Amino acid sequence: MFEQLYKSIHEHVSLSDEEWQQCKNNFRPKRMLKRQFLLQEGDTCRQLAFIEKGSLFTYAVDAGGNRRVVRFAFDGWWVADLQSYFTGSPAMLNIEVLEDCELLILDKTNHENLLLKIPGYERYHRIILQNAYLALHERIENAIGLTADEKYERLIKRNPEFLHRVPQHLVASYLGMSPETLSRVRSRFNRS
Amino acid sequence: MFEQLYKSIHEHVSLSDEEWQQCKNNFRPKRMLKRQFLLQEGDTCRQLAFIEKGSLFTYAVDAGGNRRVVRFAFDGWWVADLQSYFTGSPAMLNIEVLEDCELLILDKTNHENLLLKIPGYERYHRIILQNAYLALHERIENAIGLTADEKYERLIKRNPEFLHRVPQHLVASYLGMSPETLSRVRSRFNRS
DNA sequence: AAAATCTTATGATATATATCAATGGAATAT
DNA sequence: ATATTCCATTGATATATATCATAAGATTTT
Repeated sequence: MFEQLYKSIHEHVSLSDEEWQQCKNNFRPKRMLKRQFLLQEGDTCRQLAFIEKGSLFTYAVDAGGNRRVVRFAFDGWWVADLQSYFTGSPAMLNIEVLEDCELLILDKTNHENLLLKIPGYERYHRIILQNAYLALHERIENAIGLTADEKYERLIKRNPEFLHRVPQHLVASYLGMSPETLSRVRSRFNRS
Repeated sequence: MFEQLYKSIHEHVSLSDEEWQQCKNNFRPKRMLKRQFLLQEGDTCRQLAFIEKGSLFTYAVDAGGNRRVVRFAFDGWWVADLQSYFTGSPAMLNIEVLEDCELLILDKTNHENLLLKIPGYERYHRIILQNAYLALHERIENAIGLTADEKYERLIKRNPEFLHRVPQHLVASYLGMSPETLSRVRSRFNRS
């Protein structure tokens, strides 16, 4: 149940057994099924979720009523609407389960306790936030000023798992192109 | 010389006079003129810079040799290539002065000392990183799946100063459109 | 002050991508 | 098992944006 979390933490820092036990106890396991919502627009995000198994996707609904996929999240990743979590304002994003999930839920107060009590945990979390920042940054660079073909090519290099685990029209939305365009890009790509 | 920094820190946290003095001492003032480089592609970013006065812009050079503007930075903002700073790998970005600057340079080791010694400084810096993350996030949402007109409209709402302080072709690059398109968007916009 | 360079604006054309439409195949619900 | 809904593919067409070209203003350099 806590394998992935243990692994994720210990890839970056070392905790003593006691610290790890203390850490663990603050998480609450939760199973969720496809199409359920971890967070809905308008609610406030008061917890972080670590994904032991499964996947989710985050999306906004634009003025025209279209879903715009903001990001995906898989096994071993954290997921939350940090905008809402940090500021306490209502979420503008929805987080929906893509593949049945086993999550570890960490409430905000528990998280803040851990930050104070376990220096290693705090370091771990700072690194996670740094990485999230860097990933977003890379995403910006891959989203602006590239053709549809280039975007696809970069996605294949960087996140090939997206194409296997996520319906194609969601990937298209994530890349900022129509599903038809992504389909054509792919057929062009596979031909050559 | 340290007015903006003092203001920035005390907008978010409180430091005692002593802490503030200690903090200050780790920064080294530096003047830079338009077109000088704070960081060049290939170098490693080993410092953070706080902008007391002036502005800079960060850009990457793509395969076709075109500048792609990644971000701007103005008075009261921090600037660095965090990718390079965090990972220690060579920068893929250039940071160039746009308007003559007064900077406060903070070396990585000094920064890390301050994080350890002054809890308020650490909190301040965590908030800054959170805000940087949120700003990037917003940028993604404004970059993907919007028309040129919509991108412009959002920029006006959110960062009108860009249009007054930055040459238009750099703003165009930042928005991921050609300079001609931005010019046309603007003329359409001003007409109506 | 004049020359040179850079920046913006605007028109004409080309191109990439979106949209609309139809089909067959998958997944899901009955 | 059948019906229903959803999804990916492919073609035809429309549209937004890029590119090319030119000229008028700005800025910077000499």
